[in-house]
Amino acid sequence: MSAPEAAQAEEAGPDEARLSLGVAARLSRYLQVLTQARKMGKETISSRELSEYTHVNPTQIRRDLSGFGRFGKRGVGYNVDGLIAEIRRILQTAGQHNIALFGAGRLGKAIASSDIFADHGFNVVAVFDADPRKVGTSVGGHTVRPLDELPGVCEEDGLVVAVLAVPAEAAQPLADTLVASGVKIIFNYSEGLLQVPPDVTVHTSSPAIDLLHALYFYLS
Amino acid sequence: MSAPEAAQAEEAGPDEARLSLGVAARLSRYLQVLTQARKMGKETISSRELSEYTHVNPTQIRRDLSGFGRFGKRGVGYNVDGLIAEIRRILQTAGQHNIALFGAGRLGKAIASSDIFADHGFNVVAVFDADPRKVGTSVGGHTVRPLDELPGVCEEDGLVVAVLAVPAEAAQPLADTLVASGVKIIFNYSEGLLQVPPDVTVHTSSPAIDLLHALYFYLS
DNA sequence: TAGATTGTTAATCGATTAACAATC
DNA sequence: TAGATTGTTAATCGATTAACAATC
Repeated sequence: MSAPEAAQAEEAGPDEARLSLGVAARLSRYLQVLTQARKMGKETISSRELSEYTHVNPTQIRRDLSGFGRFGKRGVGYNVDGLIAEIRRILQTAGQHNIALFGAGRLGKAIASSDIFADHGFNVVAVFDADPRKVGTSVGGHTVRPLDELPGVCEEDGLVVAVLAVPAEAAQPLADTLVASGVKIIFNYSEGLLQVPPDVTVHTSSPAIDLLHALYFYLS
Repeated sequence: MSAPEAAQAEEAGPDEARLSLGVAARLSRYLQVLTQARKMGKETISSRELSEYTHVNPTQIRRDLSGFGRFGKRGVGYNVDGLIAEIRRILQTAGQHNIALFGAGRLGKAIASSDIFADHGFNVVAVFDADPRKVGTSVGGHTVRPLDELPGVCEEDGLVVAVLAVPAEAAQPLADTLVASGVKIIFNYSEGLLQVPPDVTVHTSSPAIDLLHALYFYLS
């Protein structure tokens, strides 16, 4: 089997539309390690090194990456800066996503004042709270707004992602309001189950459930 | 194909040792929905109903459950209370896991004062902080302790799980101390990458990364 | 009984990885 | 050049699901 046809080059560029959750999860981990590696002054990194930190099989790392382009140099490895940029691009994070935070309580404050969303290309455009006593106070550099300013913010900033850090009983009514305002992804930190139309995605995150997962890794 | 042999009954009970991460994740979601269903007074639930809330294929739900026993009644569905108990047992949560929380800052307080760990069978036995000004204050019903009380707590309570809600720069030194004290699972809420021996599991959780995942669901 | 729903088989599908040629 | 490491193929493995008999 030599290479009689170059027809294969015809393939029109890798299509980035269909990204499985597994791939997305692993790319995020690579990005996390790469960011650290850059801080440590590393300029180049091999799939074997990435594997040591992420515990992902090196072949799989190469396969994950090669699906989107040829980012590495054989015999050398991957350029750290270049790979960070590529993964960011793949993750569509390059074009900064605007998000709004709901709830200026303890968890809301913790989220607002951390760098993590910013580090991954998310831009917090507004913080809302239903409590009039919290409105007007400052959280993570944002002035807390009342909920009735929501429609304006949605329109102006094309907001599709909302992060909910509110009490369980407040979650469903708020979700209804968000859906009505055109929000398509709700990232739910409350314990309440949310009922939304099929075109809206709810991602419920719970430290306890995450911990359960971690426990399985350990127990199995 | 009638049923000439009952030899099949020989199979010696389903072995619960090897629980894939996917199954564990789904079981947690079923548990979450079941808990809500119970609050709403529901006594029985079908795989189809569970599917509506979790968006998991009903066949898969039945398959996930049937791997551990026959919990349902044909034509009727699953008993809510019974299934909650079974899943808890499967998740090994029945035998309350002891966990310790490190860091009494904003995130630490949010975690300590929520019910979510308790709801899933986790028992916070102690809260630690390196800051002498925080030691002695009360967080979520626990008196914050100094780090040098850690060895005692580990021995007394057989602690294997630690939840880290500390600044990135404090994470690695603390992790070293924890490893030395016999902790086997570190649930890392800080952004720092942790280097630990192979027998210790680190689970790094980041709202931003979780959000990225949610975004994929939406984009794909 | 008739309708509903489980438990399970068998087929499909996708994800993982070993192996190796390409090449820096 | 020799050694290292990527990119990719082909085989393996496990997870998902359609279909249906069992049975409440």
